[in-house]
Amino acid sequence: MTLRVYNTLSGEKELFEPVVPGKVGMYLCGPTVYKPSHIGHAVGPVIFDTIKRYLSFKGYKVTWVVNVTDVDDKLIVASRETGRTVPEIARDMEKKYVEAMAALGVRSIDQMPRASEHIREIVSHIQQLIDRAAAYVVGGDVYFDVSKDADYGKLSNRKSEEQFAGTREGLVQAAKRNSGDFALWKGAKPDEPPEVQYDSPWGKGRPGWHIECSAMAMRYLGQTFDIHGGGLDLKFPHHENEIAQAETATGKVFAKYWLHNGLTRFNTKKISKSDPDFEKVMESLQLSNLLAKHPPELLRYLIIQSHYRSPIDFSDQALSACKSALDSLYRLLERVERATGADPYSLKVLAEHVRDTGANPPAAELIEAVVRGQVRFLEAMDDDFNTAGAIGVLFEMAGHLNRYLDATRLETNSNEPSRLALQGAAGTFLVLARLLGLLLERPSKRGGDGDAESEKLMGLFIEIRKMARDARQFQIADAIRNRLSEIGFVLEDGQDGTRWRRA
RNA sequence: GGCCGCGUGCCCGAGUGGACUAAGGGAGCGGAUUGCAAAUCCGUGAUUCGUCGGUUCGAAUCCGACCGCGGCCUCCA
Repeated sequence: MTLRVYNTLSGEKELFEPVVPGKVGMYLCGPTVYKPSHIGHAVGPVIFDTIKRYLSFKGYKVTWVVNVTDVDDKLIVASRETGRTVPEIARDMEKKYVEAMAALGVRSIDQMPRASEHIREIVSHIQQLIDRAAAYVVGGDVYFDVSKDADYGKLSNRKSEEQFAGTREGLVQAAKRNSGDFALWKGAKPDEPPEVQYDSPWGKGRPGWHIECSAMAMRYLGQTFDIHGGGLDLKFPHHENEIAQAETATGKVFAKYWLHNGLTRFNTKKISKSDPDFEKVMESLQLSNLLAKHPPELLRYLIIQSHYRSPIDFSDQALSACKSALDSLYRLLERVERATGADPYSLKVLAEHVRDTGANPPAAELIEAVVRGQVRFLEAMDDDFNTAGAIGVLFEMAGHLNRYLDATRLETNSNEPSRLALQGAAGTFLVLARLLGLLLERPSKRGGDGDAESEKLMGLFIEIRKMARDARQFQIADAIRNRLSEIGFVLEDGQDGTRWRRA
């Protein structure tokens, strides 16, 4: 099976062949740490984490770098507004970002270099461009000369000069040779805090927006690496300029594959800083707020349940639909645990291990279905990381497992060959789910950790209700169940007794 | 205005020339099960993939036009 990825550079799906066989270097444009992250900031990391999991599964040794922009206009403004220093704000926001990512299951980032700690690399990168006459100094600023880059615009398909014009209000255009030229180094202004004034051959100042990424990507991944990603909105000018800087400096291909994820939308509109309702909408979409309200895995599921290049429409309805779906997978795991008498995560048996299902047609069918599903799952992932398709397969497998459990009644009867087949099928199911970063943790046992009291209390309710049921006092039994349900505890009567869970 | 992308059942969302009699999820409805529920399972739903043309033996999938939506061209993941 061969992996194909959609490359923005060519506009086509291409066969994935890393620069160095067996190894993959990938770079994702990370956050500017000046204010709390919102749900959209989680999309890239979750997708790249999933990509890294998959590439690792396929045997590649993957190095993943995510930069932290901690020197920037917006940080200076934030510092002015809050009275905190730029590094204080930056470290604080970075910490929150990292915590949010960890909660979402994104724990595989290898390096998170900060721009502020790579000024030397940035300065020498700029110097290279000046030496090659591709950049020029005006006052304390340094600009990249786009006319020196023959294939400038190749990523975003921009050719005409007018499209490069950065006609931002207040910007002095006269200083630039071409309207599309962009800043590599910004000379310090007198009113800017000293902590963002770095020494350079061109006087005190700070890096332009794009240069840190090409400098740090090459520092950690080499002059040519495999995958560069980011949101679709970064294609131009950010990524275009990264390519221009890096390739003009080295004369080599910068990144081989460019992957761009779709943007998160709210009420079918992009979450944009220029939106008048931006602040209000932001509040509800802040990652920290969302993570406080919902299981992190739910957000992750929402993100990967559609293809990474599609936009995601974020809404409460979408979240609750995801919750129902995800809950059913956890219920399945609980059934498996009951039937096998073991924590499904400790089962190291895979479907392909179960060769002999004996004269046991349901078991043979289950194993066959799961093995076939595994192939389809991997095919989907090989097709430009089609996580949506892969999740579809997962649910089909879940259906097979539930049917098998219904048919064999393994939760109440024991039968060794049947149990083995279940273990194998469930083991494979879990391995695949975890490739997507789903079902990473054992279903928190009902009430959750450290909730022994709930366990005892619910046991008591169940016991009393059983007495009522045995006496056929169903009004009492139903009252107990209804009242508990109102408080958020669901009772389920099964063949082997009554179970409870939180709604 | 230029450059991208999208339009699939009630909603979300895969599928990008023939295995599509269009995956999967959510919601609904009917049934099995249950004292009743919940959970699980079964059944049910697009003769059709924005519209109209074209290419082809064959198109949701390719081409063109049109309609609608969104993104970028200014800070943005």
